[in-house]
Amino acid sequence: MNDGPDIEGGGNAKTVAANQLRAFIERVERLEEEKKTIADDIKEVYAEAKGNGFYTKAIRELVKLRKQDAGERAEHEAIVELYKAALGMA
Amino acid sequence: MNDGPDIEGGGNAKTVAANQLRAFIERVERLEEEKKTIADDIKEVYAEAKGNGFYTKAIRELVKLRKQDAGERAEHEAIVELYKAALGMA
Amino acid sequence: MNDGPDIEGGGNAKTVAANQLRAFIERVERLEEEKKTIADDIKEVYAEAKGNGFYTKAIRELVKLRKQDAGERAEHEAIVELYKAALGMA
Amino acid sequence: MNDGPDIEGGGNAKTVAANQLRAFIERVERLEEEKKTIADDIKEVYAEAKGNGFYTKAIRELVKLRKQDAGERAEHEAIVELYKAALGMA
DNA sequence: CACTGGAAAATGCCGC
DNA sequence: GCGGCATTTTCCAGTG
Repeated sequence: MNDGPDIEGGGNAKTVAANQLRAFIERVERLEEEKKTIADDIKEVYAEAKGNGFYTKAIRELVKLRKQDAGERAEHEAIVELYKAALGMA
Repeated sequence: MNDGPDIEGGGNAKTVAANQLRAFIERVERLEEEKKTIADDIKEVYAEAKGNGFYTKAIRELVKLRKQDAGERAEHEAIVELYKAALGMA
Repeated sequence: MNDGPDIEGGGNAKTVAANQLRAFIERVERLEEEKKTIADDIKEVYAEAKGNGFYTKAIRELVKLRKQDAGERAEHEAIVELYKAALGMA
Repeated sequence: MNDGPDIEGGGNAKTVAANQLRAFIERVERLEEEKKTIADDIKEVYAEAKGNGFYTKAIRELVKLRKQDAGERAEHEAIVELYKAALGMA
């Protein structure tokens, strides 16, 4: 029923697998903590901007636009090719 | 413990709430079925296009681009205002 | 055997392909509109349920459960329990 | 009292605001990059677990469970069970 | 048939 | 406190 890593196998394979599982989970949890810390930092920046009289929503939009624009040039260059492909002119 | 709609309340309120709950769920299920039907129709269209020699991925991309462009003009017209707002020039 | 819709042919094959492409795209767009309408209907149902005091998160869960096949649900649960045991989680 | 960062003031207040705006945006962008790095690390951990034969979906579920407060988990479960009972679902 | 990428759903956040 | 929105996570089809 289980082709996983021998958690229910005989011997001490079970223990090994359990330890491994625990290790994976703890690594994930550690990383998620770090991620949350950074997310909080971002919130602080926005709060600070707001405290300086900036309109937060607009700043968020600008950040988003700049992110889009980054990937967009490459995409726009690809559009001509895209149309050709769509028309079967590959 | 529960400020929901009297499912555990005395009298026949329980029955009423259960019927109501069932009704909501069935409405959702019915709608999800319809939605799935349409999703399948969309897949069929793509399959047909593919059968006609078109490059499906490109068509998907074009559909997406057209959708973006729709909302985008309004947005671009709003950007100047946005920058002003971001600079506190509201 | 057919690498694209009539590109190689002379005459207005390209125009034909473009028209066909447009037709496919429009069919998809029409269907996606319908799909969105239904998605909105579903949201409305949940909103109405909420307005009647129900806990929508639980309703969503029930809808999902009812959709799942009993067998796969059991199997999934078995694995989770197995891992829990490995971690010493009651 | 201060509706925006020094717009009303004479001189180069506008430039100051623009610089400040740029600074906020760059701080956010820097942090979002870091956040993405960590998110990628998390994906890697799951990939590695998978490579070791683990069922990642179950691991994700465990991580979520461990994060949840026991009390709210119980409450949520209680409501789901209540609704199940109302629907006659074993 | 496992993997990647993209759509759909769910969660959480922000502003009102 | 709630509704709407954006992000995140989950799921699934398509692909090699």
